[in-house]
Amino acid sequence: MNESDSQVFHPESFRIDPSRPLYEQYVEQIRARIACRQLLPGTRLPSVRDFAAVMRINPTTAARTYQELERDHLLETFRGQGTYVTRDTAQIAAARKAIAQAAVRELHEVAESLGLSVRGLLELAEWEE
Amino acid sequence: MNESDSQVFHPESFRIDPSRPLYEQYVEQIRARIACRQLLPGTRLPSVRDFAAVMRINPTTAARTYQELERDHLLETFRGQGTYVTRDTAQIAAARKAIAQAAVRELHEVAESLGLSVRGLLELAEWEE
Amino acid sequence: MNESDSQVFHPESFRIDPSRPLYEQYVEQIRARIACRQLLPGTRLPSVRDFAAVMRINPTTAARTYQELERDHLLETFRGQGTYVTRDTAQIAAARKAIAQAAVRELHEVAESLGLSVRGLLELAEWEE
Amino acid sequence: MNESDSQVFHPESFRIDPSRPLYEQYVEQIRARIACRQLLPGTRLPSVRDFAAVMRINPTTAARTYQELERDHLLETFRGQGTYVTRDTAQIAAARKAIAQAAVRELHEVAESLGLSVRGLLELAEWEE
DNA sequence: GTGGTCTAGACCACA
DNA sequence: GTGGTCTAGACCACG
Repeated sequence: MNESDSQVFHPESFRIDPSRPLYEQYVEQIRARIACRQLLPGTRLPSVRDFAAVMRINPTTAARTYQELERDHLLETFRGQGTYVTRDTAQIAAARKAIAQAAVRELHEVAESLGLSVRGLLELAEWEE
Repeated sequence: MNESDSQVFHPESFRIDPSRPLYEQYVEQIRARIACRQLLPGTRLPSVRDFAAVMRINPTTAARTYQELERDHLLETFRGQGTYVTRDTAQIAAARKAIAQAAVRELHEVAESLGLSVRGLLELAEWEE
Repeated sequence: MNESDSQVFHPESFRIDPSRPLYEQYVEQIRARIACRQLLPGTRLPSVRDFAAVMRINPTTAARTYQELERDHLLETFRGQGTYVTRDTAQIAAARKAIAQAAVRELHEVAESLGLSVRGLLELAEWEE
Repeated sequence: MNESDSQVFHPESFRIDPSRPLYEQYVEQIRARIACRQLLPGTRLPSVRDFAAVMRINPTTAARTYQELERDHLLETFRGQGTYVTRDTAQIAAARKAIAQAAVRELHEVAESLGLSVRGLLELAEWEE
């Protein structure tokens, strides 16, 4: 683990709810960092073992996290060389949009279940930007 | 189970994902029906046993569903008589607002994780009412 | 049911929590009224049937209420004549004291479970007369 | 179950009334132990299965006990790892105060029902610290 | 009849 | 290993 790696992930920078699956939360938060360009294409991630050590989680949990993100084509692993954020910016843009759409679809479903429009829901929640 | 009861809940009207906790989904959907006034204050719900039979779930699971909603003060239980939608409309209004706020807070967190405002997120998702 | 009877019990004057046994709550509240001299010795109570009708409860619930209070010697029933508050003021005084002692014992047990004295408990609760 | 776990809970140290809900009594008594600092923040509780075995109750009942306390934010559950006393001491202090206030409120209501002040009730019960 | 609780035992996802 | 959920079926108190 070199210095630049250790700068990539700090344990305090992840907000973890112990009652939800850990791997799920790490996936979500790493995905968001890639989508918001906080983690740039080509960035090298810490090894699974280092990630687990830094986060103080089980290595299998760390491995599962990376696997999920690979399946999403947001991470690329080159055997023996390490894991990197994909250089395929189209994939990243697609992920970004998918996250947004999933969030909005969810909001829309909640609104519908209350018999409201999305705008109506925002008003009821007294939301203001 | 009388006719009016059987009109309250149709098994087809619940959308259940078998991979998520059943009681949780029934709670959410009954809560939404109360919050959107589809289930009016004072309405009698089917008995735990009837609900279980209609939904083809275990009575224990049905009971747990009702208990969760009673804890939320959306249902009232009259010993030996049955379970009813609360007549306390303030509780219902509070639940309605809480559902909306939870949804909006969730949206806001996703937006934040992408480095966007809520408005920006809606735009990215190409949402239009 | 004559006029003076109907003045004895008003449904609104009882605070009932539907999730607790009804008979238990009526027993407690009638016992307290006798103990605090709101219901005087010799007062005639409504018949079981009238009590049930006024309170809109099941007659068996009303009967059980009266039975419990008879067992405590706070009510006396003369068959065919009705039910009366006992004229034995010693019984009433004893009940009064028993209620107080039970309440204080309960408080003491809670205090003990928190590792506090009763005085300490009152302070923690920020109680002031 | 290691030795330190088995020291946490002894079956004889719980006073259980079989005529009341078991889970309720375990909840009350564990809550009190947390509130009085007998169970310290971060302490690991026995596993649900061990707790059930030691107390000779069904694992379901044991699980329900832990879940109630988790809902109260007095326990935290780490998936696949176990259940721990919350490290959030504010929650513990709040629970401690809530227990005290509930007890005092109860006392106050009894006093009121007898037409007495709390001080008057304590005198009637001949309570002395 | 109602809901509430408990037991027994199974299966699952997670770490 | 952990806790979470579900099923099946029993018993109880209450109204």
